[in-house]
Amino acid sequence: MPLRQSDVLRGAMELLDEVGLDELTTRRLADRLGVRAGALYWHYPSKAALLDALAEQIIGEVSIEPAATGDWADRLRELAVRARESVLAHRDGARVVASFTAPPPAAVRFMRTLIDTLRSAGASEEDAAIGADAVTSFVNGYTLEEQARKVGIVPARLRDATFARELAIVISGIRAELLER
Amino acid sequence: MPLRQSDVLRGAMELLDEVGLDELTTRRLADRLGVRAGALYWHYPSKAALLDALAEQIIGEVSIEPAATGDWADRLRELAVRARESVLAHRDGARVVASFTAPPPAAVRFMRTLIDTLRSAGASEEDAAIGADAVTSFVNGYTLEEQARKVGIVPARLRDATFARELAIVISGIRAELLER
DNA sequence: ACCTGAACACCGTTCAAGT
DNA sequence: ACCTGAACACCGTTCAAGT
Repeated sequence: MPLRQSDVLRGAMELLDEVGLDELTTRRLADRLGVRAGALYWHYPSKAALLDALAEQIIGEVSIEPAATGDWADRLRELAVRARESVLAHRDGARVVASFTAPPPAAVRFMRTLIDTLRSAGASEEDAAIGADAVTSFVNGYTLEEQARKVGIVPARLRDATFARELAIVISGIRAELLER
Repeated sequence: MPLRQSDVLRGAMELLDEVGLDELTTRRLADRLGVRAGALYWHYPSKAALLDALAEQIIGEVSIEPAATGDWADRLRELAVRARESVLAHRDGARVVASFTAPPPAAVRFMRTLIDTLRSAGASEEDAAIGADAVTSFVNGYTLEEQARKVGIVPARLRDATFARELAIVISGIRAELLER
């Protein structure tokens, strides 16, 4: 029975987790799916489009449900923690997410949730966008560095604790710069 | 007269600026230098090593002299602004810097300068390391996103202003979380 | 609708041999 | 010391042709 696009995407994600982004080639993916490399181009127009789909999938795994609870700072922290977890759940996840060209729907939705959280705390739409962008820039930068260099060297618990402390800095700064003035 | 390693590095940087990271191949670089691709391997053991050298060069362009002036917050802000400028000065600079494996000397020196700045404000070595890491994670995440998607779409002045506002958030957070407790 | 077979225009890297 | 020539083992992508 023929491949569906979802089969190609799932195979690509499994291959990514097994061998990493640099070894994720169309030919190896085709082998794993039991087809020739050219067949993939019936399902996706290019390898870049397939990588975009992987990024969308990874960001889509950020659980927005159940909704984070507590005050705005608790909810923002919880969303950032979940974003990092989703990215770390896949080998080279941060690089894949950083490589998409147009922001996929899941990224837009996640950003919207961050912005809404800050709006509920009283921030203007513009300020909320600034705060949300600061959080995502930090999370992306941290996880990228983390996956590139620290995984396997620095123990996970220490990396978690360091992330928590640095995230607290960003949230504290949002409070001071965007909400108390 | 034969190539020196510095010629290869300079040629690679020029080619990077002209065509970007994805088109920076050993064969194109060799063409530009008037040699065959294999000749590059006498100067660098691998393309990855050459990219590491490019990253080192880009980070090395962060001007630590003249020393930033003002209080610790002014100096931290100035260093972050310079880091972003050095990365933005090269096409795909953020991706090149994000791709190195072992932190090159210039990265270590820059991080040390950030840490010293926070130590001078009274932070412990551990707290200063946390604050410095938060700043670099944010700057890297911001510039990576910026170069990947915003350059050419969002005007430079707006990107500068947004960076400044988000950086102010991080610095304000460092003040609250690391220095006033 | 979905895939094969085969090609095209590339890659990074190695290494004996040249000068 | 520095480079060529030539190869090896790959890439992503296209497309006529098959079923």
